[in-house]
Amino acid sequence: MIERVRGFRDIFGEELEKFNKIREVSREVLKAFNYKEVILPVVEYEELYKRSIGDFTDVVEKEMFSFTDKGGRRLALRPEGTAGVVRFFIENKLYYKRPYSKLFYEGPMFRYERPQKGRYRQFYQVGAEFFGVLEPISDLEIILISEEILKRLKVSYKLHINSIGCRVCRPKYLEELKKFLREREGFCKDCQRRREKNPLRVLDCKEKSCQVLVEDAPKIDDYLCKECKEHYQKLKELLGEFKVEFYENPKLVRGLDYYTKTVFEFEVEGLTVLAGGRYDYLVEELGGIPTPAVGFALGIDRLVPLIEPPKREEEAYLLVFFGNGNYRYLQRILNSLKPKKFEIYPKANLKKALSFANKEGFKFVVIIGEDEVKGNYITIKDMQRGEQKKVYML
RNA sequence: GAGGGUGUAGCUCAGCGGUAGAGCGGGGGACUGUGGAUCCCCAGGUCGCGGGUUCGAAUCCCGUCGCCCUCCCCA
Repeated sequence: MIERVRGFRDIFGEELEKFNKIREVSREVLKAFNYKEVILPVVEYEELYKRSIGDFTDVVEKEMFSFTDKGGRRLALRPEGTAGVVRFFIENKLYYKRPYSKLFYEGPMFRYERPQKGRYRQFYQVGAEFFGVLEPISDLEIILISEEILKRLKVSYKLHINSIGCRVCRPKYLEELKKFLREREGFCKDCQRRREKNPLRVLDCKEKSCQVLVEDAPKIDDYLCKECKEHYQKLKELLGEFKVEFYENPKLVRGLDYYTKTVFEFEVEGLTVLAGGRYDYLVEELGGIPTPAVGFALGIDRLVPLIEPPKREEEAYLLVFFGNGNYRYLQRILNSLKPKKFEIYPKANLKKALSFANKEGFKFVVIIGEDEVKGNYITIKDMQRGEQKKVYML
């Protein structure tokens, strides 16, 4: 038997209903904030991701679905959405067309990593990007949208925010932090590796011993430049104004290199379900004219287990026909039922039909037997009440 | 990439060296046009896959693959 490929999955039934509910709610909210949808390719040049996400991030280094096509091009399945949107933004020179642009997308992303809870090799995201505005009001909008989506889905989350600085202050901080880490001994195996490559990660290592070592490490707050500090301060004020509850988390780090200043995560039961931040240099770095931006992405797959399935839609009718071959009569019934949701039971067996209707949750069973045909009526049985009545045809 | 768990009927699982089991579901019937209750009957699964040990393996050993969980990292 040929089975599913590792890390890939089929989505069906109630799971799919929840999946679609998340998509619908997300686009409802995004459209309300006047974001325009864009559908982008799943494949891009590998280079796009290397340059945006960062050559030495885990996502690029070991999780990319990259390959060479028959024309010798180095391509990759998109591991995330922002890079593609930015490529689109630049390729279409949207920065010349309007003062700012608000875009959203949804679809599958691919990462070659070990499958785990809430983690698949093909997973689905909805994301939004707000280009062209440097002011914290844009961060606020992105966070408000995120919050609105999660609220409508009725999940209870915790919002963590942080500022990781800009091209001016971040490098300075990282240097200091690395210096600090180099001078200590006794880190765990992971942290010894992280020290140089990903020093911020050392700060939230789970090992007790590392936590102790890191207690008086330099804090990003003390290194933020004036502009970053003001931006962060202003954002927090705005969040306060808008009654957005948040937790400042100086250890919050993102794994993608393009982030600057604000980063945030909505966390539910220990899993991040939605995350994002600013990326003020990415457009420029990928060849566009300098354009600040901020965005988020939510993981549909991670939200699915956390929400209630949508309520059953309209009531469905199950038709049972044993009218002695008088299909003309059946057809008349069908015409009058057209706007309703119905299904014809494929056997002329009332008992089985009722049992089936019961199991499948049909609200009504329409009985069309010989008596009905003869008397020019149909019998409609209400499966919940157990009552039935005759309805005469005109 | 590392560690742990697991893989037996559609589903949930029991069996743990001697001829494959239960519950649920599914199909049929008791009840020829009335369900959700009850009772009866049936289904027939390469025991993940490949090797090995053994007179004999679902049961032991090795390998392999999938799934789940943790770490790494991330939505």
